[in-house]
Amino acid sequence: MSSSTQKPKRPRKGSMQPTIADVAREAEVSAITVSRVLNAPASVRAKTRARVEAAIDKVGYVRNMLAGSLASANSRFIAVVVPSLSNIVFIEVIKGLQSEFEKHGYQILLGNTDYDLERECQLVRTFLGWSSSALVISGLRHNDACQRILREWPNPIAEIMELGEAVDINVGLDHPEAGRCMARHLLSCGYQNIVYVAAQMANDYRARLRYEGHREILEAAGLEAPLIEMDQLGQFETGAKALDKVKAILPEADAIHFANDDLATGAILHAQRRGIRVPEDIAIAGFNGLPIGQHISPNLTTICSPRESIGRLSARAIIARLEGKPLTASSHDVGFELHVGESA
Amino acid sequence: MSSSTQKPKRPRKGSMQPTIADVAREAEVSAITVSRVLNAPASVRAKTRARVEAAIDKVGYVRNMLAGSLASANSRFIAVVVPSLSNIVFIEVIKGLQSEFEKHGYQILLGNTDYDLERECQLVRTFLGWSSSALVISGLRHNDACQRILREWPNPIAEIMELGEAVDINVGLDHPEAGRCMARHLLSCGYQNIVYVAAQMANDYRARLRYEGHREILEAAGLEAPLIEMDQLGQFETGAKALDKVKAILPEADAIHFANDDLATGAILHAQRRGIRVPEDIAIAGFNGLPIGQHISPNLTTICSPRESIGRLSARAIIARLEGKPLTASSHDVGFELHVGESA
DNA sequence: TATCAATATGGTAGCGCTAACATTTAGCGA
DNA sequence: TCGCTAAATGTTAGCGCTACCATATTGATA
Repeated sequence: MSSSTQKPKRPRKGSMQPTIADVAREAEVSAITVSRVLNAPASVRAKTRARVEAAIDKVGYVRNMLAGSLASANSRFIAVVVPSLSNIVFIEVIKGLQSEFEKHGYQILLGNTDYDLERECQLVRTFLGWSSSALVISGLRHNDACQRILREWPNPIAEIMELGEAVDINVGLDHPEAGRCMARHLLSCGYQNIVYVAAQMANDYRARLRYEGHREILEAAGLEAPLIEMDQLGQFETGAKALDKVKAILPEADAIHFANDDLATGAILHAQRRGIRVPEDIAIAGFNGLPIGQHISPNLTTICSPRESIGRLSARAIIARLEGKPLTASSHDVGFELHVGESA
Repeated sequence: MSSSTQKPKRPRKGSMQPTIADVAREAEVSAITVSRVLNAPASVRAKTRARVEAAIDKVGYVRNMLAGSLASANSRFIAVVVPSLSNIVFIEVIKGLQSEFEKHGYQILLGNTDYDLERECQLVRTFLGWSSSALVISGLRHNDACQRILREWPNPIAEIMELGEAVDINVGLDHPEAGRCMARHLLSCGYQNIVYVAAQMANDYRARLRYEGHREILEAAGLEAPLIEMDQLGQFETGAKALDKVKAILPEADAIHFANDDLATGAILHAQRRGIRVPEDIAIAGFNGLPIGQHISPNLTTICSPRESIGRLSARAIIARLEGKPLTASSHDVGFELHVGESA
């Protein structure tokens, strides 16, 4: 409603929002002082700061994050790349990340690869284009192009879910060991014909890592380690089908080690309907420790993975790095816990 | 590796990535032409475009989205504000949004209010600061400050989940009608003492809307409509507790209308353990149509809400608007479907 | 009062890109 | 060939903010 007789040669749209300059004029300070009130309040005298804050309210200033990020080459964006949003495991990891990053004023950029490494690479590129401050990515396996980008990128990177040789920070659990742990438990219960059942292992290669641990133990005990892979998604329905399949093609099986709780839960509920007794006729074990597994009868023997912790720990490690804290361990084993239920 | 004898008076860090100018030099065109190759390839002659694309590859250019967004005052960010990430319903809505927006090159900014309207308002502010292209927000109830911001904001806004008086686009379902629908069904089955059980209705006010529809029908039939509110989260455990509570304080109840499937499933599984027959001793109904409800015995009578559709439709409406398509209806009733299972 | 360091504030240029306008080139009929 | 229009490309000046350096102010000390 003012400043008119100027002759702006090349007028542009802009966002039509009040800017830092409007605030500065109102508070009778310079723009940079306003900027400092926003970014480093301690460096401005209390009286000045109060004046600026009043001006901010008065003009209804909304900070333009894009401009700030561009100028400082730092966006406070955290790129998060997961393979699926359909899997509760990743959702819980995201929740953990979210709750930590949010406290520190970082904004998550969420990307979903649908288990496609090409898409993963492309997402990483895009996120670098947003000048992300850090990257959280699922797994240690990426395609070459992606691996190269990761290695050259200077900011913190957390590769999560599994342990191994990471580019930078690594937070996860030891999947082969989890597989071994459950296999040992099943053996200790006296089961001799244990089948491992997974769904779409090409995608969920961590399920394969667990299988490998499982097989190791069985073979050490002189047993076979049959594997059945379902090609549907790892859901209740698939678990039910898998139970039927095991009964049909491996009738001597006395235990099923499922790659996850969804499958295992589906199998137990299906067993109920079909009148198959668990664990008397067949024992069932899962992986993840989802709540539902503890509400069915018999309740599920499973391994609890600390999913939210993975998110939280990754976030903390990244934040520490971004704030220049002394570099702590870059590898975090979040562990897991065997939960012995009634089903095995 | 060139341009040195210039005297850059005020050198800055920058991102040290190749810029559009580097590409332009390599391709022997001007910067704006490179920009056009990126944003409107059709407006550049094929031969020139090829040269530019080769140059992009050669110098390893990564587009700086921040700079572009700032200059064009348009970020291709879609702000998405939900009250919780712990509720699968919102996750599925997000999936729907994601899958549509991604196709069109929009990036979602996810915000989680934890059912706090102050936080909601603050998130909306922050997201405006990112020059978001559009906003998707759960529910129609916001605090005054937020409401004001929404009304004044020029870009598309979708208020989702429920139907009613929205600022702009509205996609959702008629919760009171869903409540009525289930109440009618329960009456038609001959139940006479129907309790409605919800968890934390202060947060989940859509559960209250359904209750109101439910009560309307019962009262029209000359029946009471008792309400039990649990103060824990709406999960399996709470459903189990609720069943006990109903048995204790309303022993004459012959049916429970739960506010969601999690509660209802918890109750059915608990009934199994306690030897309470469903629906003979007590009928149970839920809301949402989650998969788990169809895998338990008896399977759950519920109302299926098209959650991913809400996301998809909202996204499509917003995209249409952003691309300047002729304005279609701004209110979309996604409907719902009564699923009659064995439990009621 | 002069001296110096520490603290607080300001001026200016530039982050990397694109809107707006200007100019050149190509295309085509008379 | 000359126009003329449409298509392709270029020039310039910001978008709104912060890094960098410079200057002013303060306060403690000699």
